[in-house]
Amino acid sequence: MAGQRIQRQTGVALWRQIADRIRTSINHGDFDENGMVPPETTLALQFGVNRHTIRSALAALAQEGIVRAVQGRGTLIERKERLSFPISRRTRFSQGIGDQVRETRSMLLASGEDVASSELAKQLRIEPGAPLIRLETLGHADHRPVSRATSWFPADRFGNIAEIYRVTGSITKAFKELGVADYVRVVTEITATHADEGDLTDLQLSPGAIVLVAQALNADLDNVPVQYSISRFAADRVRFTVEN
Amino acid sequence: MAGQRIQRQTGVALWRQIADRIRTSINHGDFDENGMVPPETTLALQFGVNRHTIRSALAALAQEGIVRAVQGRGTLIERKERLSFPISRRTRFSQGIGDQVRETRSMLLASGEDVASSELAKQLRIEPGAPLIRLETLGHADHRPVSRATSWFPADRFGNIAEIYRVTGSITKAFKELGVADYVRVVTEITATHADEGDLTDLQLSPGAIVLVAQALNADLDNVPVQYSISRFAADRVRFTVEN
DNA sequence: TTTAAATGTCTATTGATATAGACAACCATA
DNA sequence: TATGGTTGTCTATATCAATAGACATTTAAA
Repeated sequence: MAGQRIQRQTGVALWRQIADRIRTSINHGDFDENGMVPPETTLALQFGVNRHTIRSALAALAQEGIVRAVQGRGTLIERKERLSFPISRRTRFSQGIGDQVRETRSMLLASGEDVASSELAKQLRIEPGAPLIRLETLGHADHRPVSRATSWFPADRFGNIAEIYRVTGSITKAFKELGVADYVRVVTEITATHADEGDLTDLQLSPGAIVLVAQALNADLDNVPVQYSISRFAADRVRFTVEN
Repeated sequence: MAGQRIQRQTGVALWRQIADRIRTSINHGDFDENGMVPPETTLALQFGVNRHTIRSALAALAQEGIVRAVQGRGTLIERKERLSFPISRRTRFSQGIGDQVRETRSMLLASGEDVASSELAKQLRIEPGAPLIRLETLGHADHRPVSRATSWFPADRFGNIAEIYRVTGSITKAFKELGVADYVRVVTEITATHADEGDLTDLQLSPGAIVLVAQALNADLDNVPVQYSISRFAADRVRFTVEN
């Protein structure tokens, strides 16, 4: 980690830029030898800023629960995590990361009915205007929110999927009850953008944070589309893995 | 686009948050009817900020070449684009987006020799400390930079790949000359982060911008690793597509 | 027990960010 | 040509962000 330069007068405060970099370094395992962040004076030298600016950055990370400062000793790393999400034909939320965390949980934020827009209709291979069930869900791993998804299902086949999901907390189980024994991922589109207001609240992010956006189409074993979803992940908590 | 709330005192200036949102809206096609951004006073009302703050946001977008303000008329949308990169066993830079743009070009920024770190050695299935060739390349589409990559190749097989790449401008062609008739993508890891200093200059981004990071392993048809690369894409110019 | 090294707290100052208001300059159109 | 709507420019003020320095407090090790 050589001399890192920081951008000034860009609308992003130095302390926030530095906080982002330190968080990345922690997730990358740069300070794993002693489990501590370098002293404030050292960081101030490395980043070329005042020690108070470093303190602001560390205070923000402490607020997130990533580090904890102990007077006289130093600043300890409390938590580091970046979950790895495999993206394959068998992509599912909980199974993919099940071996990386102690506990996963999905909760239903909202549900309702939509009519298929031209875009949704094309993806799900149904008529525009056809009725759809919309589920908005929040995925947790070890009690921390990691993903926020909106899914659409053709209403004719999955009219009461919201009810079943509310009980089981699992798309896979809901599909099974509705006669879809298995399903596979057809295509996934991945983009990245800044967190919007919903991301900030649901995923507990701070403004300027990044979300990875995955738009996915699932189909049953007869290759009939059953689910189109747009999932938003806190970028500093996850990594997508594509196995070919 | 209902009343959008903006976060204050978070280390990210209001004008930058607003610029990011307007850029997203433009890419999403929200203002496609008349090709213009709403008037400054309207935006000021929508975001609940002063008109001068909106002007700072629009000035930043004008600097990026995304909008152009015309006194007396309004603020015109100059450009919106997001290239789609397919990620599959046959992922290549130019072929994937060839039908989306008129011209693609790759140029060599730098090359050199490295010794394999433990991480690189594991990926390429060679001994740690073994010699590697490092290529740093910049990918353009229609004269705009979109990706910035660092690749490593085992030096014993590909000792003079830099020379050949410099002439041909293509990894695929360089591999062919060195006896690798074909190669496939084994795995791709995708993350997102804030642009660093190199991204800002090479990809012509402004601070706070997002880069999609793809770490990829390519192997020849005998499944022997031939290339490990870390590519950084301007997130507002590309989209990854995973076909399963 | 002393000392060095680390975080915690305080004051003061400068520059960037945001608000507020007023008016000029320009464009399209009635 | 007159008018309404839009961007451009200016002044003034308040708050946030960053620097600078000094010193207190705590911890671990000499």
